[in-house]
Amino acid sequence: MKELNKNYDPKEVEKRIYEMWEKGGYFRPEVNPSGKPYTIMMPPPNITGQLHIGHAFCFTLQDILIRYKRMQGYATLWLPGEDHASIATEVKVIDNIYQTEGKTKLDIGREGFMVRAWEWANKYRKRIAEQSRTIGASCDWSRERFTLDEGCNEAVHEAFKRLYDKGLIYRDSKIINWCPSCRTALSDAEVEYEEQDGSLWYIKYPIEGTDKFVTVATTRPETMLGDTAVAVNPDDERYADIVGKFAILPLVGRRIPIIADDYVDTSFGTGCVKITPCHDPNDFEVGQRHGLEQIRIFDDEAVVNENGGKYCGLDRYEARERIIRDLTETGALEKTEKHVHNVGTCYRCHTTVEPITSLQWFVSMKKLAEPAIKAVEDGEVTFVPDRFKKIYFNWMYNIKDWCISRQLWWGHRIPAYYCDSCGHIAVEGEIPEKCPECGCSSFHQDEDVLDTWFSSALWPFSTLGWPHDTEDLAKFYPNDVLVTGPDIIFFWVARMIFSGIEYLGKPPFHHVYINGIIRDELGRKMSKSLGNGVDPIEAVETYGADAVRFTLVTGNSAGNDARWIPDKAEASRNFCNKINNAARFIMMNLTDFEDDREAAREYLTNIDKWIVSRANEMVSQVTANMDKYELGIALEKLYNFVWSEFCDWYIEFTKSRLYGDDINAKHAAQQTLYDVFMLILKLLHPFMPFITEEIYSHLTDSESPLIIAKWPEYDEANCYPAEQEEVSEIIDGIRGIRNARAKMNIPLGKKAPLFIIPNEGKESIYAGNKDIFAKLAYCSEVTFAGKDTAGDNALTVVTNTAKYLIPLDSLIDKQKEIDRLNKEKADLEKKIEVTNNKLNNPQFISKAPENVIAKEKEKLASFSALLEEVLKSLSIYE
RNA sequence: GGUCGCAUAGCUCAGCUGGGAGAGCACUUGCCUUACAAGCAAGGGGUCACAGGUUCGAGCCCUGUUGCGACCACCA
Repeated sequence: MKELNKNYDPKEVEKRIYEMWEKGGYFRPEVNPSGKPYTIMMPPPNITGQLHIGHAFCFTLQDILIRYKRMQGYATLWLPGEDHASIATEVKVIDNIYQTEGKTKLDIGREGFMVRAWEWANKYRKRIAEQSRTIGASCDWSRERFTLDEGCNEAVHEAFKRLYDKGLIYRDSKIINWCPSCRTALSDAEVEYEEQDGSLWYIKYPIEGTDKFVTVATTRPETMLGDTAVAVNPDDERYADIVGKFAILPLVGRRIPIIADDYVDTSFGTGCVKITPCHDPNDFEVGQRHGLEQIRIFDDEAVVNENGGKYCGLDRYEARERIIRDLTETGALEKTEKHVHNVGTCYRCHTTVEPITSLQWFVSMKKLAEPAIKAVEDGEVTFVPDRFKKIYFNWMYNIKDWCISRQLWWGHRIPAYYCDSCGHIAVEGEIPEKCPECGCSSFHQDEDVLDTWFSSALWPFSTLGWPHDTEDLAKFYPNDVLVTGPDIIFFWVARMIFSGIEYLGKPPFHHVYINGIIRDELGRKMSKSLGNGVDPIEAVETYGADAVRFTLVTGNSAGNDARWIPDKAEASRNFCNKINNAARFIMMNLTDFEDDREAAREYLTNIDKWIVSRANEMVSQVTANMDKYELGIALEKLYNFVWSEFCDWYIEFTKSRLYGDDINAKHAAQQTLYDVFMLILKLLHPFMPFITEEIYSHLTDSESPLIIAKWPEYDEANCYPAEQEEVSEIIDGIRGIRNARAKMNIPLGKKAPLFIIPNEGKESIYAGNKDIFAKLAYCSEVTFAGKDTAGDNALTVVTNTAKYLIPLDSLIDKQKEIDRLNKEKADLEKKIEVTNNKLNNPQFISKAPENVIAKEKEKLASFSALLEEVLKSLSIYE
């Protein structure tokens, strides 16, 4: 056995261990060839940058699950990859080109851009993969994928064609969200609303043929250039007489109809709404219903176009200012009110989006959503925690058609080809040879690319080889669990579910585990602007990967946010050190150890059986918690077991035997230390893979690493309830003695003899454990005394199964001891009173379940017995 | 406007199907006891936000209130 350092050094260990795992192929499902498949698809990080602590958190959770299942013998596949993140990456790459070459996207052209974008992608993909390794992610790198690789491209083409052929993808001119900065269409999900202070302007529109006005209220006066109607509510008597008449648009002079539509809210503003079908989604619908003219007044940069007359060439905000000025001058502006409203912004650059009518590709959602809703309703797909399904339902019930075309270059180019002579649209994987309509052979491909989420939606199966019938697809689809954040339930989770059902007939996974977000120490969201982000790689360097993982997982449950607190990371690191030192202790004392459980069996003490039994309980509890995705609870139980029970008690208990002359007793202790510690390493391994693997390699001669060790199972033979009871009595006794000594201010160095007087029939609990008391209760010598032996002037401690006397004649302060016993007496009397009240309550006796009543009775008996002993001791002093 | 979540020790949070309030950090006291001072032992500290209700019994279930947070929708 090699030696371990006194302080655990993760830096020295982690890289070496990870390489051993990866090179050994242990992350591949093939290590468990006969196992049932268990699959997790890694949510692919965007290649826009590096991993943040949120990724580390999400990956840690997945790694825990996958390692756990791997140890259980499953053929586990955790497939890693990265996302090309169409719009986000394009923004970054353009920025980078401008910074380094001083050129714009148009300067370098599509081809030049693509070369640079791929360079970017390859660089960041590599970095992300390296960072994933740093935190110990045991994913199968031989199957690593990229959402823009050839396989994904093929899947995208197939998916697009299938939906197109079914009529579920169509091209239409509709109102969409337009980002004037990214110069592309966005889907509804890609718009983030921000509350902004604005104004509500009241503008007078003259009514044709009268000297009257109709006053409309608007937050966006500049859009009046595109007004093609004024609308009022049909039930609004105030305006009944003007419906059907025409208004004259101020500044423009256009004659527009006054129409009636239910959409108008009579209580807001004046009850009259200007209708701009090309630049407002609601107005667009009103326009559709009434067959209104569409006048688009902004170009792709939200600059007023030729339809804006004299305002042409002005940016939308300049146009607003000018128009307000002009309206004021002409007296058409009635008043202005302050108004707070929500403004849609681009989720990537936060520019205010401009609703614009534009020709785009859409996915028709209603039909696709139905079975996807049903899958969650029927429990085929469950959310952990359950409440997140409401967010999913809310989105799915109100689903709108999905705008999937983006006016970008970085992404899957839309597989639609237009015939140059007749305009026929062919949706194919490749450029068609001949137009089926006109026979022409000249085609051009659609210039646009697809929404990045269109390819992400196929991730659970495109990664497995779909649309081909591969072995992996047959084996690993559907996946088992998806681990992801709540922010992408719409973007991604919902779209994967309907896509999986549509293309493969089955939902893509059984469970969706939602992880919360990691906040900073003050509870704030981490953000670039605040500069409060925690770099997981730096954290790993400071504390070690296991400690970082431990920090992220403990005290957290599914769906809840957590804070990154350096103190907590330090405590986690200390735990690693504790494990390290427990290992050192065991190794130091196992130099002459021979692994022979049978030989040890007959020499096991109640102390050994206690820890074996407790460890066995840990197995069943931790397994149960893991199966319920209660990872934080499982880990916390292990922490307490390892630190308090195994280290603080059991290791201390073994010392007298390990250092003693009785070879059999020593071996029993060694064997138990070894067995229980090995079990601890296994149970901890999914959470803290590096340190457990490292220590395991020191403790075993086995060729195979811990990573593929078998997950422990509950073993009836290791269940010793009686011994558990016995040892908890011993611990009570030792605690009682330590406590009493501390209260009497007796220094630890002052050792005194101890008399143990076990209750009748309880002698066996204490029989073999004299030395334990000597060491842990700081005694010079331990004597078993008869029932009647009572020392005068002794410190007295009473437990359920024994009485302890420590004669301290010269040291003890009589009055102090009397006070201490009196306090104990009072405590017991209070407990007895409370218990008595319960038992004397006829309601309780008649309605509470038997086991609860029995427990209360037991309590009463033991309190009474203890009180009796305390009184006896007190009487000696009186 | 709708939906959801949170409120437990000084701080950060656990608390699974209702049955004697927990952890880590911080704090107090004593210890360099040959695994570990990144440690050991002992200890102090909580009307479980508030008000009702159900129950033999409520941190946990129900109703309401207050405060904080998230998401969705949106009235121009």
